[in-house]
Amino acid sequence: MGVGLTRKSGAGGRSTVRDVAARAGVSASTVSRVLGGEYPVSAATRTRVLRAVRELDYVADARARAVAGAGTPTLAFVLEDITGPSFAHMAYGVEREAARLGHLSLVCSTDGDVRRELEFIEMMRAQRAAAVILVGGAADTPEYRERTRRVADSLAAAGSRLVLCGRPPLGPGAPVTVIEYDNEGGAYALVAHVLAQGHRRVLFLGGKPDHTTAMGRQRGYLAAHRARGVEPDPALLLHGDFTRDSGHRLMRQALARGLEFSAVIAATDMVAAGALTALHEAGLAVPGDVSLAGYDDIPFARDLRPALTTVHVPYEELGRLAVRTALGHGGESADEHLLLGTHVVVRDSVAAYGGH
Amino acid sequence: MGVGLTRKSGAGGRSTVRDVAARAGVSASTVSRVLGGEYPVSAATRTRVLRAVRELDYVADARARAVAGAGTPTLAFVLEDITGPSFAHMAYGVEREAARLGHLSLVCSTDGDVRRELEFIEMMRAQRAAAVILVGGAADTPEYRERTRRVADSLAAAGSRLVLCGRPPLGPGAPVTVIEYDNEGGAYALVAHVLAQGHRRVLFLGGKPDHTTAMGRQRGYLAAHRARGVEPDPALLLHGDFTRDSGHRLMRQALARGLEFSAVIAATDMVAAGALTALHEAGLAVPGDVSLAGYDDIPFARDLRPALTTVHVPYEELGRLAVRTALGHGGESADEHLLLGTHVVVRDSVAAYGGH
DNA sequence: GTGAAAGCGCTAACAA
DNA sequence: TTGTTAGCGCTTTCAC
Repeated sequence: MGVGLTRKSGAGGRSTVRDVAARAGVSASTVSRVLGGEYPVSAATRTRVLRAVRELDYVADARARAVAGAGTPTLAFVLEDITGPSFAHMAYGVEREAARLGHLSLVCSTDGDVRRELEFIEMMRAQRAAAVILVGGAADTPEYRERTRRVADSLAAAGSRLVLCGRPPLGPGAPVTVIEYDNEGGAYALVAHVLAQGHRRVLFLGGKPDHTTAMGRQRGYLAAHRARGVEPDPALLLHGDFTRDSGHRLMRQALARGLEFSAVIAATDMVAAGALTALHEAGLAVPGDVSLAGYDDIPFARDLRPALTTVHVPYEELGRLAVRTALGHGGESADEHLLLGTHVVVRDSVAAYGGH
Repeated sequence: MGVGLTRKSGAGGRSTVRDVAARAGVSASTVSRVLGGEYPVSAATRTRVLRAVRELDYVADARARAVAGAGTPTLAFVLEDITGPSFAHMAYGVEREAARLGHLSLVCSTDGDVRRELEFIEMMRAQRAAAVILVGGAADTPEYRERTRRVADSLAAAGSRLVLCGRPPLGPGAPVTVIEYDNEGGAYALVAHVLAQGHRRVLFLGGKPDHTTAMGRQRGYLAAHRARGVEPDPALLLHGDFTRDSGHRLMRQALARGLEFSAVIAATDMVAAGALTALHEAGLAVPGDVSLAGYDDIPFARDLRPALTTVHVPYEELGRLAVRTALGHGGESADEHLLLGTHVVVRDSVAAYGGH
């Protein structure tokens, strides 16, 4: 039935340059040239080639192109969990900017698992990714710094680049680009605002004890207290993670434990949301009985009741900046360190201290 | 200074199999074999090779491996905007499951731009992606169906596969895998619940007029009315998008226009959040003056005040299922169509109709 | 303007 | 067990 002949004819798909060349009656190089665009080819041949391409529904294998030297550059980003609103916004910024700059984006969610992060980075080195962007904080231990520094070196040696987006530098000399926002400064301003309202016992619903972001915010909390001359009570520092459920759980525990406080600072807006519900469940009014503030200024924050006072962080811009900086200069770039500012957004969840 | 000799020695990076082979005193194939793992190599050589690999900090170029036949399989997913909570959860499911199955994930945010979606799919065909997953609804026009069907054919011919995740089928015979959740059914149940509370004029804050998800939900809204024998007032159908801001804006317009209603159904929880705030700003109590319900059951929904009655959708599972089904059977798979169920989650934002 | 040939970095079939 | 030889599918000199 002559089926054999049909193989490459119809919808095509698995066809190669050579198939196209044959069908157009030219050489493979010519096909490559008309597809490449940058090379003089007679109008007639071009037309024939293009027709063959269309008939075969041909697309050049990107991997082969890459090996041969052409090929779409790729960039990778790693985050703990794309599901968190602030992560999602950074991811959005990264992907959009990468696409704008003609790059493909590879993602990996690590769920906070360091091994996974490392494995993925190694894969990206194999992929010859132009840059690997680590999005969001991490547990800051000595081993972490050493490991990260090692991968930074590997990447740099391979002509790629490690970017820390929303994560602090590794120390001098590490070949990394870091784009951060000011966790400590934002928290400082926020807590100062709360303290200025007369609150003296403010609960801190923090993140994991080693987490860079969580710690930065906690440092700001502490510093604001000291600047005001009030000694923070260590019992008021609670640790969980950055989810809504963590905020809910922590707040319930604090209440159950009979902790005394007139205001609470949540490490993220998500945590604040959970805390707000727990407060509400306990019959406490916000901000009547207790004031509450978050961090991140996610879109949702203004829909909580009361609307949440929080710290605005330009997440999307952070992501965009990260790829722009990483891709801007080819490899030999100076080790950049950008610190983006944040500002507190006053809404309705913090009120003046009403006595106790 | 003998610097030339140092080039490939130190941190290495751009080294090739041949460099490693030379340093270990073996052939390239041997290096490939020890790295591949599946082939008998003497312990001694293996050690030497491994040492050379370490010293050179070598990783095989993944693109070259792919061309040669080995190589990490890749999968791609496309969505409108990773920033939307439900999208983010699907994306999370997709990425996690892909990684679990040993695949790399490429992402693209289209911002709803069809051209971008098409361009990206074409790139994925060039990348020889194992599957391309389209996440979330789309504007359902005849052109859309035709275009999508065409790319589905292209992909299929190339041994890849198109997956529609949260988007309806293209009609019979299209080589696609579709994993949907029941928009119409969920909305039907939700609206029936609201109607059962005695409400008769319920406002619908919908999405874009052609959008498959939005339309499915609207159909459910309409069907529930008819089933109850109440004729829905077309003036009560408003159109926007799925964001919080859209909900806020639409709700304000409805109020300004003096529309009469005692309940509102928002097409998504985000829309509901914005609507809630608009209602609040207008001095209306929920559910005292007007009842409100959302759709998606995002984590945040229970932190709104009142806690939002909504429809639960297993987004993460949807994403996981999408990749499992797509990857499960190699190409020649039957054209699958899975419809996941949803259920309404009754919380506090819908109350019985209190008269008018 | 076009083709032949060399090569990108890797793996696999074939010998030895 | 290991090396040699062919590719994989593409691009890019280098000739004509």
